[in-house]
Amino acid sequence: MTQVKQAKRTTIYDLAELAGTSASAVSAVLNGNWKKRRISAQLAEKIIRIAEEQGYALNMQASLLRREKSHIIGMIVPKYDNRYFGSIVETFEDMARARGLFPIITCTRRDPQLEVEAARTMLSYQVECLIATGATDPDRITEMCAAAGVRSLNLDLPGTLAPSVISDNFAGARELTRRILKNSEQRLGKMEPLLFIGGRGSDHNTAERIRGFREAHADLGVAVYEENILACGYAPEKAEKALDERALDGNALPKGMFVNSTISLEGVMRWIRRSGHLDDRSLVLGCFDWDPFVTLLGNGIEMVRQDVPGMLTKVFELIESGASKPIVIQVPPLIPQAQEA
Amino acid sequence: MTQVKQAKRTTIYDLAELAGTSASAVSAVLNGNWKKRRISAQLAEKIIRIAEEQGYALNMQASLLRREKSHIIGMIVPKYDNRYFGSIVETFEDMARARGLFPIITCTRRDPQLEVEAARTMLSYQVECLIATGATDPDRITEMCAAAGVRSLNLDLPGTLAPSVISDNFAGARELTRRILKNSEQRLGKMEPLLFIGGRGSDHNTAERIRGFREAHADLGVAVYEENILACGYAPEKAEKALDERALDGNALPKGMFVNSTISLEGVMRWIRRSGHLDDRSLVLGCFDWDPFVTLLGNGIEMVRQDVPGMLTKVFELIESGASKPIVIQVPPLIPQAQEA
DNA sequence: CATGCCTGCTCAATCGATGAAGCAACAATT
DNA sequence: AATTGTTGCTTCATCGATTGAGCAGGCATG
Repeated sequence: MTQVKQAKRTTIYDLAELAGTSASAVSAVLNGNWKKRRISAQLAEKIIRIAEEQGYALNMQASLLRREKSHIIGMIVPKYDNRYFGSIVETFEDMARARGLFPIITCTRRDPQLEVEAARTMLSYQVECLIATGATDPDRITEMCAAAGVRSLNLDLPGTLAPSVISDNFAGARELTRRILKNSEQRLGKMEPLLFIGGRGSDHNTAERIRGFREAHADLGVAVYEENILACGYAPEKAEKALDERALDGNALPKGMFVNSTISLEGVMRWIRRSGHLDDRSLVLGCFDWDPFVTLLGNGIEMVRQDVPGMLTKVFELIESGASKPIVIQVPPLIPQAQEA
Repeated sequence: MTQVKQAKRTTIYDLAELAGTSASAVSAVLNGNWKKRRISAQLAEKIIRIAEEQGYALNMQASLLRREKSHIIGMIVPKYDNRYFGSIVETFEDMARARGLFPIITCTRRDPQLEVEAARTMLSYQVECLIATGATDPDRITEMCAAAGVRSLNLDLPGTLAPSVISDNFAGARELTRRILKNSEQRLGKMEPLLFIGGRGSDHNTAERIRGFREAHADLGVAVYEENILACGYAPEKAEKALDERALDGNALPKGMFVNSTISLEGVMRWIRRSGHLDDRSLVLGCFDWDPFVTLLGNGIEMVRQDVPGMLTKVFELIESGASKPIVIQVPPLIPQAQEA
């Protein structure tokens, strides 16, 4: 490093020398418990003044090494490319800070290997608690944390070994499906079986949403065709490809679709454009997740907005209660009124 | 805490005892330089096996305290609510990890007070370098870092004390404006002065974009009306309010608009909807920033996509070169072809 | 004036990992 | 036989902050 400037950072020993006192007095004053340590207000003031003059910044590594609790809380998150996870991260930071915790967040791109590495790194940084958001293998992370005596929680996708906070995917999907069917009745004059697209068949949320999807069809007396359930993954390209393939099928494509994330919706919308299905208002869509621009797309797309503040409130309640038994808390999502085109 | 489990975490001393050796041998083996320290392969293997059995995780705080370099790199970012910052954060994490650095990121909501606190906290965590993204007062942060002997860089918004990497806002805005004017000529049969909306008049990027906006008008021989320049802030509501107020003005509203961010575009689109301007295809829009759903909005909205990988590549080049002089590096943004409605 | 108590500090051990210095055992060289 | 070198470890100081224990001086009480 071509670092010239100030080679060494100011420590409490430097401040002690400048103030003509001991390092322990400086420490006591700067971490606020100088009253307990019976330091005079006069000395405290002097030390604080000198610390400010020198631009002193605590060495957290040293401080944490000595203290029993780190006050660090970690979160791993799959992506930052949609409003749902963006909002989770922003709300999490906010709520953590409000509780005097230092949040560290890392993005693991739905890659199991990266998840494990990230968890190990966070444990090295002595996190007190680790939130695994949308993890592909949450139980693996819980095990790693347990081995280090660290609490862990699952968010968005549930695990079997730690408490989990998730959306009520079943109820949300059922209501969303119901609305799409009602809309198609209203706009197309009849209720026809819908297409389900996006997500991973293996993940709990997708499975629950498909269950809600089926239930709503049953409630309204509409059949469900298995070839219309396309859990093709999350990426936009995968949705496009799945629709292309489904279109080659002999059966006509449904006019109503349940899209399992905004990311998949991107692919669906591109496909609709490409295949010329957009201009006529014949398509009736719903999306499990919310994005402000989707509202503006103008096709009266129904959306489910997951209750991020509600979910994170539950997460912090669990943390504060010290719970570690594997329960699954389901938070009802919000289903705003769709804007007609 | 109701923590029962494993009260203490495994340390190298525990491992040393189990292996019947010394802590320094364990340390040498686990951090990989046991060849240099002349530890036998036999002992190394034994220690590694025991460490794995015990699920040992390094105490980073202790390790960092001892080492000279932390390998931690910090970034502060204003929001996670749009694709631009989401992509910055994701790319940053990736590139940092690829270089053996540990990224920590925190969101400061365009709040100067929070920015300063976040910077101080990051300094406490011994970051080697701090990237201030879209900071409201980047120079303040540079000063704090300099006082601690820590490198800092500005991203997205430039400062005067540290190197800055930003988009070429002038050229981007000029080209975007040119395209909007051309589109309006094509669609409406004539080129009329555009409206500029969004951003803060006080920030460098907005000022440069307004300069590009004016220049493009001048290039094409179109006048610019001052009452059409509305640097009303970034929030969607602010854009809506500004348009409401502008509409009360005697002068007719322009049919072409340059919108200064996707967040502002949200407000603009809502306003267009509300005021009934959307159904006729009379509006010609452009947006400085990119979002996949905006493409799908179907009004042939032109967009500028800032070159995030390009900008971050420059950032890491600057870090690696050790540069600390206040230069401003401008990265040309990408302007994809707009999809016609 | 001896004793206890309070005030306002300082001393020194400690957290866990690291690495320079040192040391014992043995082999190789002169 | 004496010296030098090599191998394979251990010992111990150190990073900076924290905190229990201790200590000097002043004051009050019996």
